[in-house]
Amino acid sequence: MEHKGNYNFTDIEAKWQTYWAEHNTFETKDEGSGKPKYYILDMFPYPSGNGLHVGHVEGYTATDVMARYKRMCGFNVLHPMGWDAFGLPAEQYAIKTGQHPELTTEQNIATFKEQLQKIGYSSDWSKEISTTDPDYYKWTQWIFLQIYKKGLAYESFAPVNWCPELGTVLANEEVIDGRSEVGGFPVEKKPLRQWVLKITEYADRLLDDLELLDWPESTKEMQRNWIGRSTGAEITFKVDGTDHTFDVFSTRADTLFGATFCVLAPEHPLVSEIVTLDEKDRVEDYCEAAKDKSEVTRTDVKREKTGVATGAFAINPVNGERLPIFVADYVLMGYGSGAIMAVPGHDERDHIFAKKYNLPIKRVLSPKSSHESLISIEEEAFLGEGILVHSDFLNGLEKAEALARMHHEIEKRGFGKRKVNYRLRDWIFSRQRYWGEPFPLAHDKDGKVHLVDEKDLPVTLPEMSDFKPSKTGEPPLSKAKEWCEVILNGVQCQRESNIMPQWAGSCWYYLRYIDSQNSKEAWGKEKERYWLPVDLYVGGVEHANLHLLYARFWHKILYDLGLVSTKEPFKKLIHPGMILGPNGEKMSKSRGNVINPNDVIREWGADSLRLFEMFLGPIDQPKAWQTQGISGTHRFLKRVWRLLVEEDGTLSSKISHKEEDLETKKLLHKTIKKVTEDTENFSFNTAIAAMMELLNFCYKKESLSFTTAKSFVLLLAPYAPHIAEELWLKLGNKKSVSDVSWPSYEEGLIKEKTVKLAVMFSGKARGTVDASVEASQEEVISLVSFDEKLSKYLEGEKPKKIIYVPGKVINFVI
RNA sequence: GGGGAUGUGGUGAAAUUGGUAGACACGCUAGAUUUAGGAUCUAGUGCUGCGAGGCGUGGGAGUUCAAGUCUCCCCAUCCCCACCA
Repeated sequence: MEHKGNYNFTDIEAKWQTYWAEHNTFETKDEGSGKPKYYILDMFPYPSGNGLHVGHVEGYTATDVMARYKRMCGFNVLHPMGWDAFGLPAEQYAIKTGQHPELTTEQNIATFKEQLQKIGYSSDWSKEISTTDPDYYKWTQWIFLQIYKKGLAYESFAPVNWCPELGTVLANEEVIDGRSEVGGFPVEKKPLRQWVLKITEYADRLLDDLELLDWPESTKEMQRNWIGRSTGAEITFKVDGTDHTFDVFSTRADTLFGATFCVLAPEHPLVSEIVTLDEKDRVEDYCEAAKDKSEVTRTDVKREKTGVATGAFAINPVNGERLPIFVADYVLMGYGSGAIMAVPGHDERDHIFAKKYNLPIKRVLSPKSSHESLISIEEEAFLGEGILVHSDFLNGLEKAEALARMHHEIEKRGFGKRKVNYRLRDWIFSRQRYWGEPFPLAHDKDGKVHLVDEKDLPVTLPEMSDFKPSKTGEPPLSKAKEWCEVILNGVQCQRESNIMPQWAGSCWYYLRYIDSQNSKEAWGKEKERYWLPVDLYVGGVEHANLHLLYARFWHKILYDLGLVSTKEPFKKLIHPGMILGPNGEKMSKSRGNVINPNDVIREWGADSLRLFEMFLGPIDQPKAWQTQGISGTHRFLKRVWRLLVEEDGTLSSKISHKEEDLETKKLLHKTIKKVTEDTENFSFNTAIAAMMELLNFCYKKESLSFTTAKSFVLLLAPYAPHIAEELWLKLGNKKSVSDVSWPSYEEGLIKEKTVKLAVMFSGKARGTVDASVEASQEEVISLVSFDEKLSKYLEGEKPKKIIYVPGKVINFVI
């Protein structure tokens, strides 16, 4: 490493990492310290076998810069780390290699932890947790019991998302375009007994309380869309000649007069009840075929619409018309009531279906523009705004009035009611895998649920050699016969053999950190009141509709139970933009563009890596790794070193106790202000640029004051902590730089009295004059007229108008 | 189809309330120096032109003394959701 000059980052970094560990430098004192608290949280990693990647380093460096900065600013900072260690990859790896997931998890955690320490992550490791630790998941199970007792967990036998490849059921949030989020395997609908949490009961609050959060607007919008609140009406239709009725949900009750048929989803329970003898075979075949279709084909928007008539008719409650009832798979059982009133005149899907099966199409909205009224309703559905026609009491009304009137009429006549519908489904909370939290409950022979007593928690995972998932949906734990047998409340029971999903442990981990050693309760109330909410949460946007929604949901339940004191868990949220490979593509093994932080640290050092990742661009933007770029931040650190340290390792002779000259002093104070504000605003790239400017300036000077040198090192400390500690020591200080106060600046030194004032002629910039910020317009005009270059623009011209903005610009309009 | 974001040199990017576009860095060019290194230092580097100058923030209009920034229209890329009734 000699060729890199005498800045020996390898030794320096190792030295200070050891120092911090031995001195418990980052130990967090609890409440009562008198300092304001600041809780900085990273989304804890899944400890995969690949170790940390540069994407992790980005987020963790950002929080670490903040943690170190806030400590120096006098905050009591909590900056913990732990492991979201339950989950599929460990289990899949275990099945492949025969190693128990507990073992691989342990090894991976050790690797991750070592890597985090190598990047200089300033965590209080005494707070470390792992979701797989029985002392941790004991409380995950305990929270589940509270949720169950509150009536928010229930068993469902409805069709669920079954992934044969993974051998487990998945939540809606884990299915993307009919495929599993993990692995991308096809997903089918299959009826299986499942535990479900009533997240829909919290839909409104999850939606409304987004207002309270300092989160990226796009993330809030994603959650709003995912919750998908829509207001409309539920309208009840009678089946002609029977006592059967069915409800449809519609946001466009104003078009009820335009309904010409109804459609039931193939899974709708009424289908088999109302189908006529003539149509029975065809309908049964159709429903059977729909069942076989995987979610991938079923939800394909571009697929041709198909359906069959049931032979039955519904009565339109508003005018008594007979409407044929169809079964078609473009109607989904999972949304609304699984039945629709079809208005082909004003709905594109219904229109396509009506054309295909020769069903009547009625116009009930008359377009306002003459252009649109030329298009026949037979040709295409009219989707725009219009005036109601052929609609009895609604005729002549606009949409909003018509809707209100119809809603009123529906309720008055008693064939329906106003209704709010959500796209959000209840959360399917059980998985047919091994490596997860067992449920703390069992069933007796009559299927009645018995809870495990709280004092008997945790229900630990049984040791098993064969924990492969089955093709049938039978959970692996059911093979642990002895474990399954249990007596609860004196009754012989079978333990629940499903496990909780991967997300369970991460729903409350931020609460455990504050009191991770507590064996009596999940967390102490005092500690909760002191530390919550999390002030800054940093992690990937991919969790917008998963972890970030689930954790908010659990938090609200805990709030209702009086177990936490805040409505929301995470006050401010930041998503680090993904770091792409040097070719601008997502880093992946198959693309061969993965950058390993270990290699980078070995070659350039952790400080260079930290600085580089923060300098690459705005924290929330995606950015491509620049293989050459790291030499820039490395060079900067080397220059910092050479500025302050002689080649023999002693303090540079340039540094003296002399009073600093005014120009340097001014720049120093400007830099302190800039770095302070930019760090506060997470604008790390520009903060680093400001430090570079100050360095470049000092580097050319013959001498430097102790004050300037010290302030500079302090500014650098959150970003490049190892070199900062070493330089701080060389500057004759005893304490760790982490225990020193952040430098302050004097506004008076920052305000410039004279500036380079821009001179414009008719809006074109032609040059500058040095003018006082207090100079009058006359003074500035005279400065311009005495300027050799600028005066010529004024010759022979009389400006029509002069705009003068002191300290900024003077513009002569000619 | 719906929602969101982004678009500035060869590259990553800067730019208070509209006020000299390109800070800082990478790369490149020339030179210096040397213990020949992915070292260091100096100068230069938006495009175009010998030059004065002209042109420049995805494209087009507009507001303004002045627009990367404000308004309208269009284009491209990325992300999320999607037969959602």
